[in-house]
Amino acid sequence: MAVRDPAMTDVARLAGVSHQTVSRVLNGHPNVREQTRLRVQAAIAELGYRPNRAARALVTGRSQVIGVVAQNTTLYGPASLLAALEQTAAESGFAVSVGSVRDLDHRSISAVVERHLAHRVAGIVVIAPVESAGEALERLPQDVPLVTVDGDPHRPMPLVTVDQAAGARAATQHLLDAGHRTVWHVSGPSDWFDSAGRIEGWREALTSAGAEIPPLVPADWSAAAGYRCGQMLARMPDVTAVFTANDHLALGVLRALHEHGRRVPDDISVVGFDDVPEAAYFIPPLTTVRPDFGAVARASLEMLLTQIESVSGGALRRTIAPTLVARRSVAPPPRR
Amino acid sequence: MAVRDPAMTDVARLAGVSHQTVSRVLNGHPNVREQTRLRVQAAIAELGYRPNRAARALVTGRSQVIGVVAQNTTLYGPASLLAALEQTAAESGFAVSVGSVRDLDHRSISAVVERHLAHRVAGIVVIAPVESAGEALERLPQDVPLVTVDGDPHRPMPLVTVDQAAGARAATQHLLDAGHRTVWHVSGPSDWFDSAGRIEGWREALTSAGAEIPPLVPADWSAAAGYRCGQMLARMPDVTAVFTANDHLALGVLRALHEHGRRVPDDISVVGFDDVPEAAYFIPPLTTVRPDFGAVARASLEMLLTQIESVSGGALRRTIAPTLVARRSVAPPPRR
DNA sequence: CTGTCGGGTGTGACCGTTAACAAGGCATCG
DNA sequence: CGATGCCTTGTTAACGGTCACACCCGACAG
Repeated sequence: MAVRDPAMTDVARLAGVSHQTVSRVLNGHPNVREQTRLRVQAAIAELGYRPNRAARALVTGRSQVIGVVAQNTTLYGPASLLAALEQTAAESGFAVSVGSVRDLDHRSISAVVERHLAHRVAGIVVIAPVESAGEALERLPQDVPLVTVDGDPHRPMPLVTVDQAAGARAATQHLLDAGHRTVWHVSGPSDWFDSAGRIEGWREALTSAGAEIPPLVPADWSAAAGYRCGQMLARMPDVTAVFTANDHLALGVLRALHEHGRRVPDDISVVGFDDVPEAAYFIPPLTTVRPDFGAVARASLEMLLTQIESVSGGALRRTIAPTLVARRSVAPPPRR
Repeated sequence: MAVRDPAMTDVARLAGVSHQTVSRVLNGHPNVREQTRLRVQAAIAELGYRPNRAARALVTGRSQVIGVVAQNTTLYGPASLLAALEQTAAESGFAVSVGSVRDLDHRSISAVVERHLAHRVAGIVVIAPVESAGEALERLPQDVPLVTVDGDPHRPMPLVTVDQAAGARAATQHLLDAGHRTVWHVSGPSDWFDSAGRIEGWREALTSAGAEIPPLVPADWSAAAGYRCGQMLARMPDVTAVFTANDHLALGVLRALHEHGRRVPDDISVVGFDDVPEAAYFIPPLTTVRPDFGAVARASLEMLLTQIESVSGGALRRTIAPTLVARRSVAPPPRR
């Protein structure tokens, strides 16, 4: 019952040519007579022929698929990146195969990479924001095109990254400009490069302004953690400005401050990072830093494609600058 | 320079057996002597051999890949679903290839499906929450295993869906139980089945309680729309309870109410849908309805796998019941 | 002792495509 | 007018697996 779907030879027979000619038409080869091309295309349409990518992949050695390694694609950042990556890849005729990984340790990562390699993917994008990922990548086979996103800046791998430090500097500076004497920072998990970069930028801005550097408030990426830290900060009367490592942390902080009767921005100013779509509707609307995920995706794919096309795999690097989005959660500090 | 990576025959030669025996070892075939198996495994390890899935896909006619068709995987719901799907698929040895689609119209959908078909995916999961998607799917080739998620309940296709109506009923009933005379509903986009189901459940709960049915407040899924609707609702003194079609709408509503000085839950109660991780940190913490995305993913994959294994593709259906998560955004209505 | 059975292994064809090469036709050129 | 070349097309051999089948060999029954 289940008839084998048509192959090139079927098309060839119907069009009265050889299968090779069909292949040529399909791949846009120049030297095919217009008339033949039309006959072949008609036959393709009539049979509903669909080229078998698996066969193509077998003979060429690479499939038109890009493998992505990511962790927790539920978070806004990774999810946006993934979506943008998929869009961009599709435009270049590539499919995207995701491999999520629970932990970003060596074993999990190489397992997923192995899976991608078994599929003979054309290239791999690793969204690997933590230390342990970097180690895993160094031991990988060298012959597959690979780009890391938000990875370790100190490793010699092709890397596309959001300029976390610049974003953090902008956020911190924005608060200082508003008149705050210093800025507290609620940071992301310590093993993420994103966190490290944001901490660095925050420190830099403070240092170059000659401001005192308050102790770091460590957290993870969750609103829950933000809430806990917020409760602490709310009790400290000299805190007037807080920069959180992402918007969800900010949300938690906002609520804790609210519960303690400390008004934002009148008593305390808050700045986040990520510009999640809802940030404009927090209470109050959150001033934050927006990374351009589309640009990151485009840069990654571009780097990957040049690696795929030419064998010369130089250690490139691209940095995408984020922009500050000013909203209503920042104001001058209260008068003493 | 770039040496061809090892194939089965290389392993066979090293182990002193035939390529067929290697194949048997790889596929866990029973009739292989223990000693031979070990020799083969040693050879595999020594060469760093990695089976070529493309070749396998070619000869078997199907690759161990599941294609997903989705729109806007940036939204929390789809993103969670996608992640869960990927996890579950990986456990069964399947990879997941995403095909995002900007619009869920016929052309876009079939383009993506075509792409998946060209890769000879083992099955397709369509996250197709809107009307136009359903039409597109009916004209698709019948011979590929396919499951729709949150699709049209009236179409005879294998479908896994969150019981939107039940969730909405629970939310509405929860508000009525608190003492509200009626409940307003801010709905999602009209062409989404999710919206329709939630509207239906809301109406049902109201009807069976003998409550008056206020006019529907139509919106989309964004906090921005919620804010606009909230501004309107805030001006209507007789509104005491609002059920929004998702949490982001609720966030927008919350802020609008806050700005108009209407306290939640003292003056107005609000219930959302989705239970995004941040919902517990809204001001106030949001009572909402939590769909179990993991369960949806598991059910979808299960259905898909049974279709893949046996050709008998009956029109199955699975419905996942969501649960109400009570938090602090609901209280009895203010005394007159 | 011979026939049968089944565990263990090898042989060859085949899946659908691309790459390399060959070959025919026709025009251009010396 | 034959050599040369390009344009167009066909032929054949890979690619790296799986499948169907054949084969060998020892155990065991008749």
